[in-house]
Amino acid sequence: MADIPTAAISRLVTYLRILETLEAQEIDRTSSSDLAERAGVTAFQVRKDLAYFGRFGTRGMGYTVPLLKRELVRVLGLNQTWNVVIVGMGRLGQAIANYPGASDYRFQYVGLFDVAPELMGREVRGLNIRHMDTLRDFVAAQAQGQQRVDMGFVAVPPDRAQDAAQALVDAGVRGILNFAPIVLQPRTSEMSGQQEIGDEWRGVIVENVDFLAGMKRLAFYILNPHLRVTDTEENE
Amino acid sequence: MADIPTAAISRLVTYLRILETLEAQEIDRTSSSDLAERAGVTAFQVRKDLAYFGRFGTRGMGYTVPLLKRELVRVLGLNQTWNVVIVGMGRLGQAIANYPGASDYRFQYVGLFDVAPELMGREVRGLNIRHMDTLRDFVAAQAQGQQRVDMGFVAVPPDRAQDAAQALVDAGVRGILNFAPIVLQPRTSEMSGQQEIGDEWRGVIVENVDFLAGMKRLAFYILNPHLRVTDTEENE
DNA sequence: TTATGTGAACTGATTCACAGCT
DNA sequence: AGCTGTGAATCAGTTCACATAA
Repeated sequence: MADIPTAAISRLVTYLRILETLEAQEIDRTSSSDLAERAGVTAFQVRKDLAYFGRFGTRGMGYTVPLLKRELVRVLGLNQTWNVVIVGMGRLGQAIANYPGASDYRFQYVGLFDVAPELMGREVRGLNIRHMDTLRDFVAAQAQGQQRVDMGFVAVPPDRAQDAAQALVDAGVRGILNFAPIVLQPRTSEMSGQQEIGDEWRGVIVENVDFLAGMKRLAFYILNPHLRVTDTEENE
Repeated sequence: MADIPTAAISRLVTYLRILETLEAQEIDRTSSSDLAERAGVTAFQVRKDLAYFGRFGTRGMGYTVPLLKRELVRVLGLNQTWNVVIVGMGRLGQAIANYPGASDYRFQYVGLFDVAPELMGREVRGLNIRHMDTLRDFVAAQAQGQQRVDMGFVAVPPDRAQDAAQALVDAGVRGILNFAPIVLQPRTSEMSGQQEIGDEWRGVIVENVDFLAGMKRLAFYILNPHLRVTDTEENE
């Protein structure tokens, strides 16, 4: 199971979403070409992507929706619980915390953090907003109680994002979903005088969700539509 | 100017963000290796990406921050005004409308739409929320007054997203930024009896911003860290 | 001497053709 | 007969080496 294109993982997530929709419509069987059409890719691509992880279909028949769904859930690690803290509970953080669908697949928000005095103690989704200074202790206490914090979401203003991410890494999270429009630097910020105080970013995964960047890419492609192949879905 | 990798466009947006930061810090000169380090890519990559659009540096010297910034702004089309409507003014839509940084570079929200009665007329960022049914007329009226609506943001629940996108396309926008966790189908929804009533999606650009997908990719990479090269930034 | 700009080499992802089951 | 699974071929994107200019 080595050497899988990162784009393939994005597509698996898409296939999973499609399978959920099919299941909701009580459609029981599908095929690589059906999935391909719904995902906006080729049927070859679907089969190749699935083949990285196993053999989930039946030749001549196609795929069974609940079975393939279960397999993708397993492959993506969505059959286990993921404990999440959100750093930054302004409008964006609150929108994220309340967005439906996150609680599918055992993603659980266990802590909400900010620095604004007016937000302290305020309740969102049944959780009280806490101060950033208490993040480290909170994560340690969770770990003690078998509630390891797996991921942190960074939803603070851009100029605070690097520090927020560093705080999450110091606290021991294994992954960061970064909503700020900056590239997080995976190095310990040099303190005055000293250089490199322990490289704690080793192994921490960062994923970015940057809507301002999306907006700018969109502007570019509207001006240069020929550079975007407006996917006239070829299916084999 | 043909055949530019889409990944290169994403990186250009990143370089631009970095140049803004440098300019704010009154740093006047940079280099491909400096940009590379800050962007988390190689210096080769930076030079190649820039080379798709022109020659912006001085050999032996590097790049002048304000000059390179101005060029990237031009390349990305951010020196012109982009009029935007948002469809879906729940928590997510409101967070987007209020997010600072969108008003950099002449992105202007000109209309906000929803269907919920309790939101009608409510003011967000100086604009009143209107009913979806008035979208088409609104866009037409804007076009009359030289205020063409260029993009629509889709921030409605997943099951409403396809219809919302179709409404935007019917109204005549040229690009869609889709926040819903589904793949928009670029086809006219077949009305009962008829098939294909005018393919109006031709040329409409779609960009996706899907935080649930990001969350799921993050889960996968936390479980399979070896598949992510944790970018130990090699700079030549 | 330094750092850009770029053709050529390479690497990796996608596409293809078809063998293999049902 | 039909659709999956997969090695081989193709294609695209990235890396490299170096010629070029300041």
